[in-house]
Amino acid sequence: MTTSAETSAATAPVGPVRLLLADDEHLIRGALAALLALEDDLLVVAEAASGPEALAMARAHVPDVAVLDLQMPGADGVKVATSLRAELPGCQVLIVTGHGRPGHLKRALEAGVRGFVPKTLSAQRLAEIIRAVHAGNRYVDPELAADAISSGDSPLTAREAEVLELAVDGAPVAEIAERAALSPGTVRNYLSSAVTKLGAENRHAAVRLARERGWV
Amino acid sequence: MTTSAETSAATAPVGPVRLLLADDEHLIRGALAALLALEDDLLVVAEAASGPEALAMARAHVPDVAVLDLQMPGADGVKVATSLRAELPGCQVLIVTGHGRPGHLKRALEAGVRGFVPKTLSAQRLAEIIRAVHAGNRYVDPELAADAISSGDSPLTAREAEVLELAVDGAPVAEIAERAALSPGTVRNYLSSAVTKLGAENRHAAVRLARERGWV
DNA sequence: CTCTCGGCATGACAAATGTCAGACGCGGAA
DNA sequence: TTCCGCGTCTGACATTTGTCATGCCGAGAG
Repeated sequence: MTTSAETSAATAPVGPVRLLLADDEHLIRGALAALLALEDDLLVVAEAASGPEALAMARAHVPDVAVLDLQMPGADGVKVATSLRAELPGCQVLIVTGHGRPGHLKRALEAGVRGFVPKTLSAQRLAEIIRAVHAGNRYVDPELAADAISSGDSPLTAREAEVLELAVDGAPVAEIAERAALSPGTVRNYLSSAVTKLGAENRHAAVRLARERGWV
Repeated sequence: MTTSAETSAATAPVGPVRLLLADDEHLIRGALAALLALEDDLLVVAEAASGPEALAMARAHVPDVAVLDLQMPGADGVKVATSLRAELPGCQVLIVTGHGRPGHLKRALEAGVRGFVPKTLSAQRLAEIIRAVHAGNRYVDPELAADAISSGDSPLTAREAEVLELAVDGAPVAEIAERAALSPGTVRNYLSSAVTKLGAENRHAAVRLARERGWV
């Protein structure tokens, strides 16, 4: 918020890019901070170890770019991104993930995330991507994008997904029925339908498949 | 600290500690290498992104300490440690892990691993622990140790564990029976027994519990 | 040696699950 | 408007799964 030239054009940086780093693994976060600090146009202004903490830090320091791990205690990267989008529209979000499951990418993009990359990336590349995101561009890792496209959209209806989600911890049908306020027969029917659509052997295998593809 | 003493005694370092770093996440590995390089008594001589690669690098460079991620493609940290123990007895192994499950710690110690720590650790502490391990001491993260002790040993018999393992992907009993060369009735009996011992609702919940505790 | 205990193995029965045919309401196409 | 397709919901029926009582065998105690 300084002079006139603050259009979203990518041409000339007017100052260091202010970064928020959030990852629950201190070792990784610290190492990453040290490495990004070597780039003289990047500046780490805040670090966080959980979803809520990331949000609080963002409010306090108003970073230009938030680099968020996908899996964090409290609230995952996508949830944080959603809140951030509403509270700090000027802050771009970049998600890094260890083992990216296809569905997450879709959710992330819907939440307004500008970048999505795996951790199998050099720090050099990460720095470049941070600059690109700050400049207003998007970047999605090609391999993750290919996975997401090949796995496609969820074929499950809302109820099917809901019931499948209640089945994740191996609960019996009666309990699912009660928690979903449905007849046990109906629950069986939805589960059966979901199992068929996913081409699974039974509902437990279906749960596994749906989780792998990020559909629950 | 320079004179004659080149025995394997733990007292005085005679030169930089030569490190092998193995982690499938390039970003983390690179950042870690950079950070450890700041310590002038530590020297990263090799890096690897998978289990087999770690083994090959170890043979080629003969490091003093191998810092291995627990989850890697090809072969996990414990398997690599086992091979290393046999081939390079002089090389101490330190395992780092993101989400440590109790059973892994036990397996690791049985494989001759000297250190076991989570990634929620500062680089400073990691460097200290690397030195301790190199000096011949052991170090196990207190919290992980507590988890391992509280969860205790597996109460499952060999067959029970075997059958439970075949049930991980939700296969029907008939298939498990065929793969284990048992009668379907026997398979049900083992599963039932395992479910009871683990205090689970059904076998799928039992599989989940056993995996969480590292018993399968 | 004999007894007892624990792991291995099996089949019968009860309970939970998967499958099926069908009813209702809603929104788009004919 | 009328019809058709789709999602929602239900109960009846066949299959699969969980539980139980029981037998066999080897190891260690008495």
